[in-house]
Amino acid sequence: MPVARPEPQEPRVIAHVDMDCFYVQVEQRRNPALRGQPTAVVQYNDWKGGGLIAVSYEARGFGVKRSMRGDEAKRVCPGINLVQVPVARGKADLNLYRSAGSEVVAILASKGKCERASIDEVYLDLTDAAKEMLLQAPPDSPEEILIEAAKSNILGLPSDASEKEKIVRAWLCRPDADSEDKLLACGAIIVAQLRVRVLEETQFTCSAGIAHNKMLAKLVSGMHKPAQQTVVPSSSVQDFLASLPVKKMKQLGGKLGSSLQDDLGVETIGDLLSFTEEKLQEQYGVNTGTWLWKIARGISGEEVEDRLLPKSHGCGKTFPGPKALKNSASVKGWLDQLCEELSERIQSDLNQNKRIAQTLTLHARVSKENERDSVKKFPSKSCPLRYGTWKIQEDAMKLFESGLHDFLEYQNTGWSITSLSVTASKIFDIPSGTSSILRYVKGPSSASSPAIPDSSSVPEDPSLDNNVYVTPSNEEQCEPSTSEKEDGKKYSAISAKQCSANEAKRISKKFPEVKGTSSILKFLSRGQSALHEKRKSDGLICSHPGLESSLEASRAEEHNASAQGADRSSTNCGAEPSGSNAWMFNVEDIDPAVVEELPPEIRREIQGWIRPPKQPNTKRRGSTISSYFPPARS
DNA sequence: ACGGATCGCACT
DNA sequence: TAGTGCGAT
Repeated sequence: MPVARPEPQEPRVIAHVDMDCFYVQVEQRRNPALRGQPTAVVQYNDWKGGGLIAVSYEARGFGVKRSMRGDEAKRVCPGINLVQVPVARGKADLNLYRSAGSEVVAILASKGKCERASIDEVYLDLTDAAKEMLLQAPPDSPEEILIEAAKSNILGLPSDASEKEKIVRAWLCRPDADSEDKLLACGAIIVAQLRVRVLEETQFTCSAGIAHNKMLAKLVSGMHKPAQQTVVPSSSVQDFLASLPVKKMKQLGGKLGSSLQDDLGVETIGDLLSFTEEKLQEQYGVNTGTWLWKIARGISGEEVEDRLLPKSHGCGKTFPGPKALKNSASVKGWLDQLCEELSERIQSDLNQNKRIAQTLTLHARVSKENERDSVKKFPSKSCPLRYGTWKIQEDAMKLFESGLHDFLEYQNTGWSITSLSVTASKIFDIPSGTSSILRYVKGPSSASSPAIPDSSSVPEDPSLDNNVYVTPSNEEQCEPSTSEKEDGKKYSAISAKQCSANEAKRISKKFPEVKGTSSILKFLSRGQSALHEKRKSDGLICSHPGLESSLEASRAEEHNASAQGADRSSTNCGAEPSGSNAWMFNVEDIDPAVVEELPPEIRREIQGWIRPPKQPNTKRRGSTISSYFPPARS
C-alpha cells in the first residue's frame, strides 16, 4: 500500500525522464535502417509471432499496441519491422537494453540527485541546480539555451496556439513570476539541456516532466510524447488533478484504484477532495488514507533517492501451457541456465560497481489445475547467496526442492512448473578503504586468458594448485575511492578486503609457511569442515535446506573446476573479459579459528577484512552471513 | 497459452 | 527475517 511521506517545506524541482519506446530506439541505433519505420521489439516468435514489448510511434499510428502478438501486429500493420530480443541460454537477454539504460543514467546524473526508477526512467532532484541558475544566470539572459526549453509544454498555457513557443518563452522568462515558477523554469531549461545531451551522446530521445514533486513529474512526463517535456506550475495543479482519471495515478492502476471507483464512486483524483482524511483512513488504513488525501491536493513528499543502480538482479522465464516443466531434470536444466545468467550479472556488478549481493531467492509458479481449487501457491525460498555459478546453481536447486516439498505436503497432485526465476538481492556497496576478500580464480589457463600461474608456489594440494590461478587484478580498483560513503548505514555483513594477486603475494612474503598466492587464500579457507560442524551444532545451519551440503558442493567444485572450466572456455570461445567466469571466495567460508592461528601482523590485516564473529545466538534460526559477521553498530 | 521479464515496495 | 502480495513498465 502507498504511504505518505513527510513533506519537505522548501519547494523542490523534480524531473521525471522517460525514454521513448526505449527498446525500439536501442534497436534503431543498432540498425539505422529502422529509423522512421514502424517497428516493434518482440521477445520470442515461435508462438504467434512473439510478444511485443516496445512499439515505435510510427507503428502506434497503425494501432499497434504493446501486449499484442507479432502476428496481430503484422495484421494491423503489414509493413511493421519486428526485431527480436536477443536470446541467450534459451531465454530473453535484456543486457543490451540494460547497458543502454546505464549510458543514459550516466548523463542524467550529472546535474543533481538521480534515481534510476527502471531500465528506462529516472527521477532527478534539480532543486540545487535550479537555485544556482536563478542566482547566476536567470532564464532571461542567453537566447540560445532557451531554444530547446521554449519547446516545453506548460500545463495551463494554451498548447495549440500558433505562437506557442513565444508564449512559452515568455512564461519561462516572466520577470513577475513567483519564485516557485522561476525555479520550475530553471528546471525546464536544465532538463532541456540534459535531453539534448542525451540525444547527442546516445542518439536516444526522451520525454520529461518537471514539477515540484515526483508524483506530478511522473504524471506529465508521458503527456506529450515523444521527445517533449511538460512543466507543471503550482497554479495548474488543481485543475489538472480535478479531471484526472484515478487509474492514471501511479499506485492506483490496480485494485486500489478499482476500489476507489467501485466502493467510493471516485472517478477522478478531484473526486477524492470530497472525502475527509478520516474517512479515507477508515476505508484504507491510516497510511493509505493519508496518502490519498494528500495526492488529491497534489502533495507528495517522496524524495528522490540517490541511486544509479538496481537494488536486485533477477532472471526468470515462463513455461506456458504445453511448455510447463514436469520433472526435476528439466527444472534443473532451466535453473542452471537462469543461474548462469544471474551469476554473470552479479559478477559484473561486483567488478564494475564493487557491490555484493547477499540473498538468493527462488520463485516458481505451478499451473493451476482445472477449476479444482488447487489455488495453492508455490512458496518462495531464499538462502544466503554464495558467489560462483556452480554454487548458485546448487543452492537454487536445493531451494526448489525445498519449495516443492512444502508445496506437495498440501497439494497431493502432480506438479507442473509454469515459471521459474532466481533473484539476487540485499546488495551492498563494499565500503571504500576496506575491500573484500575476493579470490578470482580461473579454470586452467587457456591461451587467450591472461591468467598468471604462480610459479613460486609450492603446491600443497595438487588438485587445487595445479588448476587454480589468480588473475591479475587492477590495482587502482583496490584503492579507496575518494568519494565519501554515507555512514550510519548498515554496511551489513561483509567488510572485507579485496585481495589482488599482488597483495596476496605481499602477504605471502610475510608469511613463509604459506607459499604462493592461491595458497594464502586456501589457507584461510581450510578448516571449513570444522566451521561447518560448529555451525551445525550451534543450530545455525539446519533451517537452510539449500545449504546442507554446501561443504560437499564446495569440495566437489574445486575438484571439478578443471573440467568445467575447460568446458566453458570451449563454448565461450575464450573471448570473455577477465573474471567473467571467475568465482568468489566467500566470506562465509572463512573459519575465524583459522584467522586466530595467523601471526599477529597477518591477523591484524585479516581482521580488518572481516568483522569478528558474534556469539552465536542459538535462538536464531538462520545461519546468515550476518549472524557471523554482524554490522558494527545496530 | 497469464503479454514476459524485471523491478520496487509495504505488510506481516 | 523470510515470505507474500501489489503495482509498475
